[in-house]
Amino acid sequence: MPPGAARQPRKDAAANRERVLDAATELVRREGEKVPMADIAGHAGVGIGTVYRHFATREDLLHALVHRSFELALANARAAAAHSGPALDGVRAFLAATLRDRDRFVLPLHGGPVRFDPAIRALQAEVRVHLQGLLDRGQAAGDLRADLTPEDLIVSASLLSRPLPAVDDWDRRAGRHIDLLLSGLAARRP
Amino acid sequence: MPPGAARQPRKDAAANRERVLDAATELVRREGEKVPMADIAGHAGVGIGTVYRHFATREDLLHALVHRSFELALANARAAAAHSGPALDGVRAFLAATLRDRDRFVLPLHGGPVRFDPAIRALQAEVRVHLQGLLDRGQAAGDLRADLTPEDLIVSASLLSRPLPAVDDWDRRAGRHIDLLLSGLAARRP
DNA sequence: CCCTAAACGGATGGTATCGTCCGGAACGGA
DNA sequence: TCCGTTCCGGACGATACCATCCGTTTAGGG
Repeated sequence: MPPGAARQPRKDAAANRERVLDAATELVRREGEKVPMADIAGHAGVGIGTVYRHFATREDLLHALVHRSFELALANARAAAAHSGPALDGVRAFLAATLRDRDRFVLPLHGGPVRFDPAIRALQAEVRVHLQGLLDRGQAAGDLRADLTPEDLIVSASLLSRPLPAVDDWDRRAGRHIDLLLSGLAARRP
Repeated sequence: MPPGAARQPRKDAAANRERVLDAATELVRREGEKVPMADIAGHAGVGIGTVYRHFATREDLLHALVHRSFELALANARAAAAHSGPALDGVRAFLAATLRDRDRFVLPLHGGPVRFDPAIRALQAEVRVHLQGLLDRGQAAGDLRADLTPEDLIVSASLLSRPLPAVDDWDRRAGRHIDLLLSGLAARRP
């Protein structure tokens, strides 16, 4: 074997890693980021030792969840920027995609070291680039407000990814929020 | 004394109760709803026994925080409905007030028994009534989209009350979100 | 099929948090 | 001021959670 070659993980190891990530995503979203590691292990159908082998600390696990979320956001931003129709439709697609994938997003709930991680910041930056491209196109065509920034879209999308537990039927409510945001609350004057 | 008359709490007791509520509001928002009771006691400058005397369980304490939040929301909804200018300004005032008071809002983060409490649901209903009045006025005058509901405003306001830790300068970002929501993302066609 | 490296999983000691209990301090009416 | 009642605060036993460690199981190359 060539020295320094990355060793392939065994098949069961890779599968268990994914199970843990999926279980953690669900439980962290439902119970908060302090959910007991044993609960995550149980929900994933693995022993607690397996969780700690793949993620040495709780912070490592949370970091992996957030990283995964930004990868998903990046894919959505790419797709939206590649949208062929009017840029406004691309914006709508980006927000709708975030809403659709909301169960797979884990944002750091309470500012911590995770948000400053370089790998995650790099992903954020890449998302920003794609959204900027979309906005440029729409603004050049006169379809979008001239003062829109990628951050505006990131804020709106992030808000939609985090359902309000006090509100029923988040899909419908949030979908409506997208419409309102695109059109504005004011009546359309004829 | 007439039987059944409510006994006045002693002055120090009332003050400590408020201290605990204030400390809990800050820590629950910053650290999450599983923040140790001892931390809350310490931050409030009282002993842990005092916390448990005023709030027998963690759930009682969380309930009190949410109740307080809805009282505040109700005051803001009343003020917005009493706004004299165009209804759109009343809507803006309601959203801005929620943003201004965001540090005093504690919404149940992860659906639990609190959200089903009758007292809180009653407050929610009262908020809804005031917002409906505001919307009726604006819709009759043709200032507001005809399909707006109080829930739309409650969702928007609730979202604004919960800063995204990954975003800096929430005041500015959220204020911008209010503007975008009122005006829409599309360019104004002349 | 066999063997070895890799991965599994839960028992375990140690730490943190919970919620109660009671001796002492403080309020406020007389 | 004096006294009864109310309230305070932290020590304490019980419980929950953490994170490691090691005997057992399994994957997959030869």
